[in-house]
Amino acid sequence: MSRSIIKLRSAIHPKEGWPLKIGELSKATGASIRSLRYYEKQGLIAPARTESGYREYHKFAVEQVKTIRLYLNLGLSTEQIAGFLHCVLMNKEAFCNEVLPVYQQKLQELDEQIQTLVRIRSNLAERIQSILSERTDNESMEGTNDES
Amino acid sequence: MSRSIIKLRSAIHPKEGWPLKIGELSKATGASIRSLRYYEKQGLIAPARTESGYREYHKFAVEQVKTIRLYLNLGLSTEQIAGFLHCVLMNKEAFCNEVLPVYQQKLQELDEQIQTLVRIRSNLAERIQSILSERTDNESMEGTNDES
DNA sequence: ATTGACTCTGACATTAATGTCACGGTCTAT
DNA sequence: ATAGACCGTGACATTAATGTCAGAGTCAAT
Repeated sequence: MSRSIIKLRSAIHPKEGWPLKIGELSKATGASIRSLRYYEKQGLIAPARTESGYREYHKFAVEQVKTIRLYLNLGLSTEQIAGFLHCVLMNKEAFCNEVLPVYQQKLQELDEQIQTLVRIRSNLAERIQSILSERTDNESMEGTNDES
Repeated sequence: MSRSIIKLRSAIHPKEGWPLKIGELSKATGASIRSLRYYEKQGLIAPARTESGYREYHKFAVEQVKTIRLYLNLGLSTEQIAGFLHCVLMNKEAFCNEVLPVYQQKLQELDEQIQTLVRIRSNLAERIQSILSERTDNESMEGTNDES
């Protein structure tokens, strides 16, 4: 019973308890440990630390990380996410005025990228067609030489 | 008249003459000097060298570089281009069997990329609509409070 | 106390074409 | 021969999130 303080912490968070260590949060969210540390460096999450330096994540951090990943999957940068994450974690997204401009800018970027890719795709498809038709021309010419 | 050999070369290529130096080829093709050197390192072009080490580009190099840039603009990598450039410079594209597989693979990649972007775009547009409609809901609710 | 699982930080790598800089050699007109 | 424009090579930077490794510290169970 010499480590009473530690026992007390264990008693409060019986098993698989809170706060989470980084590996536990990683499993809970699907984000790699490396990514969690990166999000922290980008200012997206700020875990507490134990005396020995281990990160301590509170319960809310799971939702927080999932939210971050949702926005990353929309193609937003960590910098953009940092601009409104604080707000959207506390309110409905629609009440955060910083969100809509970012969304609309991203939408425009996406439209431009799509347009570019579609244009390239057209060029490429046209060239493929051109090659295929030139080849069939040749095959049919060969066919006329040997008509049996 | 001590530099007779040099005078001779000048006589053969009177002014702005061949072979081109790298800066001249750059202007003739629109590719930066940096890029021309890069294409060389990637094995796409192999200029001769003067005794002093300057690159010498023959007339054909202009077409060659323009061809390289055409393929780059289709999204192909220098490595892919290297796989068929030699052939397409000497034949019609349709006769180079290495071209079509590369084109078709690139087409598939483009389709996947476009699909991804379009999917993200849909998510984003949906979220924007959601925000806008929530806001109009609120505005109309405010409107009902003040009905004069 | 020792071992194994976990964590910490910091660093380097990834991709591909291009920009840019530094330092030094070459050419040409004066 | 000297200045100015040109060329040579080599190196570092760019972008953004993530992987991976090394070296060291922490924790828990035996």
